[in-house]
Amino acid sequence: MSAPNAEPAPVRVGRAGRSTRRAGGPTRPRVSHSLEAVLGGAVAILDEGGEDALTFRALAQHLGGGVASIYWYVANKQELLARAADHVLATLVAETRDVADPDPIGEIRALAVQLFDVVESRPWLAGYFMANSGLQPNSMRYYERVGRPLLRLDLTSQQRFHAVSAVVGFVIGTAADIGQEPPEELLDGSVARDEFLGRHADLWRALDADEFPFVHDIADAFAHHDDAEQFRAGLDLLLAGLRLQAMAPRPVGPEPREGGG
Amino acid sequence: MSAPNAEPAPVRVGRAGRSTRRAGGPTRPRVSHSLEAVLGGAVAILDEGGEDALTFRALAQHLGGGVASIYWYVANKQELLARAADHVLATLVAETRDVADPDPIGEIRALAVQLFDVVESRPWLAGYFMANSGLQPNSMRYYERVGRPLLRLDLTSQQRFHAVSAVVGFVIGTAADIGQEPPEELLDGSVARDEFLGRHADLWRALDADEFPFVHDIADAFAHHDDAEQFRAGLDLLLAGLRLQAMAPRPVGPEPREGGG
DNA sequence: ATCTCGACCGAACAACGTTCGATACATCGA
DNA sequence: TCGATGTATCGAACGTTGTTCGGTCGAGAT
Repeated sequence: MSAPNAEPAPVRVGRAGRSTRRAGGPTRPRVSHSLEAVLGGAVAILDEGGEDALTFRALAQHLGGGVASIYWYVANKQELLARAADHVLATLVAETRDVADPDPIGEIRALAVQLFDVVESRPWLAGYFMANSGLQPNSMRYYERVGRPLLRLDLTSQQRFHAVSAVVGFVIGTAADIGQEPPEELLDGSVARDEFLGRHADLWRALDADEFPFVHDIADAFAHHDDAEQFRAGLDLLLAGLRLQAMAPRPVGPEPREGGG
Repeated sequence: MSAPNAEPAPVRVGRAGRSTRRAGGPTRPRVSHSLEAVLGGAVAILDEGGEDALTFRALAQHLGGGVASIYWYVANKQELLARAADHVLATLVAETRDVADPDPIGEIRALAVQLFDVVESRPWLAGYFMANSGLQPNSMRYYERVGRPLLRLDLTSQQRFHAVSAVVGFVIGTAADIGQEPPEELLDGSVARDEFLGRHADLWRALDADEFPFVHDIADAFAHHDDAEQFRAGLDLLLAGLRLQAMAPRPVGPEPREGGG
């Protein structure tokens, strides 16, 4: 009720850094923020220390101000995260402006790989991408960007809807799975990635061979796998299926749920 | 240090309910727990009220005991969630015992749909499935279950590894996207699902037609979409791609990363 | 009866998200 | 120049959360 509405948060830029410190008081000099600064700070903290590191107190300290001030720009932590996620998506959308390919599916592939790269380097994104509030215009823009090449293919609207949802779902799911908080031993550099994977694979190989034939079969592949390559392999399966669908003749007769508006 | 190791947590069953209440004291009678009871209670609370509802105090009250007792069975909340997730996976693995199909890809499809159904009814699962600690034996069993049909196909180990990772990643990603906390108006029943989707679609249609041609194109499909159908459509694209790969001749010459042993 | 040790509990702690009332500052009309 | 106004910032507090600590209960062994 008394909290600022979801609406307001006027975007103002560049005013940060005006210090006007009071001459006599022991009180901390006032600081000026901006939505840009708040979101940028949030992203910086998320990138540095992951999801747990982002607290209002940490963000306030990062900005050099007080905790309560943040609530002027953001109604609660959920909105902070949603807006921060959309904030980094803005740069992704900007970068995808150049992407073009005579082959529509090739274009989608490029867009998906770009999204994967972003989410892989920022695992916290996965959880808040598509937090379907109205606070994420760039998420929608990306959705549009991926869907547009599909308009060039002979598909029904429903097939297009399913295709985009599948591609984005696949990217997010795989990236979330892959980008899970790596156990500290990896971050310390105390254990190399190869060794970590190798040890994990050894655990798999130690399982009963009759009960886990498949796990045994892929232990080697897992031990030497590359995340991005793994992602692209799955993506190509999905896109191969999509291409097949686009080449197949459309179903005959009136289609369910098509051409209404 | 003083917390119980990740190892111990001996599984004991059925002792709950022994009350032995002290005659004179105003103190609460002692209660006996078990790992089973703790995880079952956690799952019940998660199902009822979602991820936020699961607190140590709520769980303690549900069990009729004290807060600190839970830490005898579980080192921290992360482990509680990981074990709870694996706990429900146990029933999934049990149910998949019957699944069989002469067509390997048909079998995988059935398994994927089953997983989707579970995650859709328990959205909290998505985040903690594959929290690759060693605490989730059933997660691994499911992985094995999905991968086994692939042994019947003419693929490299790497291709099998990629395929399973793609299928599971797709299921989790789509389920997580779909099963996002529905806005309260839906839970209240105050707004029907159709109306909710319709209003959302109207927002899409209100966007600029030149800037968002694709969003306009799929607005109708979105307004009438069914989550499970949407999922299955994407899954079938992925599996079609996989079938194509299985039919294609294997690459010639020594394969990278294969058969090293 | 006593000892032992696995299992349980109450009470406390620090950290977190959030709120409240006070207050500084820029702007503007007089 | 002055005061009024509304925007933006802040310190301090509140309730809740995960987690820890020291103590205690009680079944089975001695």
